[in-house]
Amino acid sequence: MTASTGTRHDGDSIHRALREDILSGASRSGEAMREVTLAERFGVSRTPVRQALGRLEQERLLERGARGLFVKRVDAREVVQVYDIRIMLEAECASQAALSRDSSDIARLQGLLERDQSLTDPSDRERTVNNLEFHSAIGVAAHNPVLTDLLQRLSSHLIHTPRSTLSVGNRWAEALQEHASILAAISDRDGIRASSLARRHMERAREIRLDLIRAEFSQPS
Amino acid sequence: MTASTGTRHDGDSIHRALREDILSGASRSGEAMREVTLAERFGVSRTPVRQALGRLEQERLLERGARGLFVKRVDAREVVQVYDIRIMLEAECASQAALSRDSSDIARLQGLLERDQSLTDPSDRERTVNNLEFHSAIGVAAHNPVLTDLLQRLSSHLIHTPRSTLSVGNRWAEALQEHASILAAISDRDGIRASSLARRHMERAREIRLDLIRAEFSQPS
DNA sequence: CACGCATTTAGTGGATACACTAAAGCCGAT
DNA sequence: ATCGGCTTTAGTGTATCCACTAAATGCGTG
Repeated sequence: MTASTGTRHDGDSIHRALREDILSGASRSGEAMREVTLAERFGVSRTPVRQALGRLEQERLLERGARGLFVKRVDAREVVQVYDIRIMLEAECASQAALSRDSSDIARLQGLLERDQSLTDPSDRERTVNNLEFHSAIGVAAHNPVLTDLLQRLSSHLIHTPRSTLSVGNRWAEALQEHASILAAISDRDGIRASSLARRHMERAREIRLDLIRAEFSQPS
Repeated sequence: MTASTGTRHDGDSIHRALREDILSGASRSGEAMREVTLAERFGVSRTPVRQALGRLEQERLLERGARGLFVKRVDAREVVQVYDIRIMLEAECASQAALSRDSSDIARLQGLLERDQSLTDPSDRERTVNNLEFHSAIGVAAHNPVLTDLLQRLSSHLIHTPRSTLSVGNRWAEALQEHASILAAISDRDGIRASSLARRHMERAREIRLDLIRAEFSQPS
């Protein structure tokens, strides 16, 4: 459960907080999001909560059920659909990043990568957040707000699945290697290579995600 | 100006109405969207208007300026970015439609196409709407809500440019031909062909759009 | 005449009160 | 015990009021 007391909350911060709750799994799939309950929890009126919920609904993190809004349930089919699109867009994004990057973009990516490499046994949450940050930084390097925006949206579609793919076996180390090679390609301004590396990186993530889903179905919670 | 009196308006209908205003060009680029003004126009309080404006902001049809929300100004760079992504996604969408379509999808597309072919000298608005409907029907045929949703969002990013590309020269007739061939490929379950036809269709649209933009810059309003 | 400062004001953000709707509980009849 | 209809109630949708902020405006001064 995310903090409630101590900080003053406005619509925007509530949006972020709830988003964080959903993505981190603190709010379980299918759970109801009631305006009054949340308003009490954040110590505000229903108005800003409503604004936040509206946004989350448009981001497809919530769905409207019989009685108000609920945390969206993910189904395997949709997860695959999201990954398929993400594969295309991440590849395109990496390509554009290779062509449009400036030196500060490279520095930022380098910094993130080194930080990740220096972590010893990071938590699942940490891995997820850092991974998101790296991909987001590639988005920045592409200097294409439209594409970046779309990817951001798609990423959050997935993350509220039970566990990230980055805690499976040695996937985290593997992913960092892949990040390193993508970064190298971007740094070399080699759009083709960046694109195909990014594509393979995401395809790999999709495979692992599918394994996770299959495992979840045979051994339900 | 879209209707104000006569019909009762709730948040949702206001959202649609304003959206329509923006996409049709009734609300000019850069124009202010004031809560009180709109509330008066629709004969409701500020509350539902605020909800509608919030949604439109998230759809990137409005942007937050110094003094509230304004109809977003399109810049050439962004238009190209949107088209580039649309090209990819429409191609993928056509491909998936070819693989996933059922007979009712084909019937629907056929119906829309024949309707469009039977029109004599349709208005610019009519062309835009009908074109959107056809593309949207391809989305339905793909049976991929994630992809369809994304495309829907992207389409509306563009349409509030001054004029559609479908009123340039004989582009409308040309577009219908292209629609016909895409439909044929989808009907044949030929994903590869559908994809490349859709890609070319959108690339053509992008070229024309670029011409329009260049023309607009040399002869501003 | 231009510049800086105080004042006004246009406009949004949040709180609260009221209206409406439909699901859930309840009770009696068969 | 079960079904039909009534009542309750949980929950959202809208209206209105107050609070706050920052752009515009006007006024005095150099």
